[in-house]
Amino acid sequence: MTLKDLDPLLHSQLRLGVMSLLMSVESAEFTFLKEKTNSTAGNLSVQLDKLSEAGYITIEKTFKGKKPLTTCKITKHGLKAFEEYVNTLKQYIGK
Amino acid sequence: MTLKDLDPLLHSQLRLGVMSLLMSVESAEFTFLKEKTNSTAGNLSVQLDKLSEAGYITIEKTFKGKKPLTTCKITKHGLKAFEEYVNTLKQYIGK
DNA sequence: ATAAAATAGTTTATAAAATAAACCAAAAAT
DNA sequence: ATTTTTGGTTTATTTTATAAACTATTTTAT
Repeated sequence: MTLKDLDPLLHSQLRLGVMSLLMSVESAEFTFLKEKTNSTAGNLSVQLDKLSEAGYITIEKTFKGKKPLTTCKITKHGLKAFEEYVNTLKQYIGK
Repeated sequence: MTLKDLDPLLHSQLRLGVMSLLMSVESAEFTFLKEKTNSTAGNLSVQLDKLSEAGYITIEKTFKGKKPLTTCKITKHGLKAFEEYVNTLKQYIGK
């Protein structure tokens, strides 16, 4: 039996971290994700766009008072992909 | 609490696959690893070198009859790294 | 009131990684 | 005897991740 491919979109520390965080909250702000994942704003911005492009998350840009506010949510499709990724991973790390 | 970093050497599908396979066998031949991981020889060759460089595996080059034979084994250091990687990963995938 | 610094990001450039393509030597098959 | 296959390595290309530079607004300090 040959090893199954891991979803390359999820097999990235930062994107996986973001998805992991979004799994357990209703929604999360850019700054929250930045802190929790310990990433730079630039890198996070790029990776969020990729997740959004894939339809794994939605990104909403509004304002908190007068400051820009970016809010992210996992989509149903993203949730499914995450779960499948975890399943596949079990093949690699053993249960 | 902030997410811990994943060992970048192991957070690669092919290298993780190799390590995963080496976890459960005494040793493995190049061709075996190539088949199981569904990789090209070139890519596998490069990634094996990296694992070897890091001291995660040993590579022994001999001959089977008259054909070259490359045999890989996980090291104690590699085993520890793999286990730590799996542990860290749990932070990301829950459980 | 004004300059400096902080917030909340985006865009672009650079470095690193993964993958593919080209190559090599020997052996086996036609 | 030449073509194909096996078992790889090396080099080139593409992709990805990361860092650096930039923008716009806002807050703080002078």
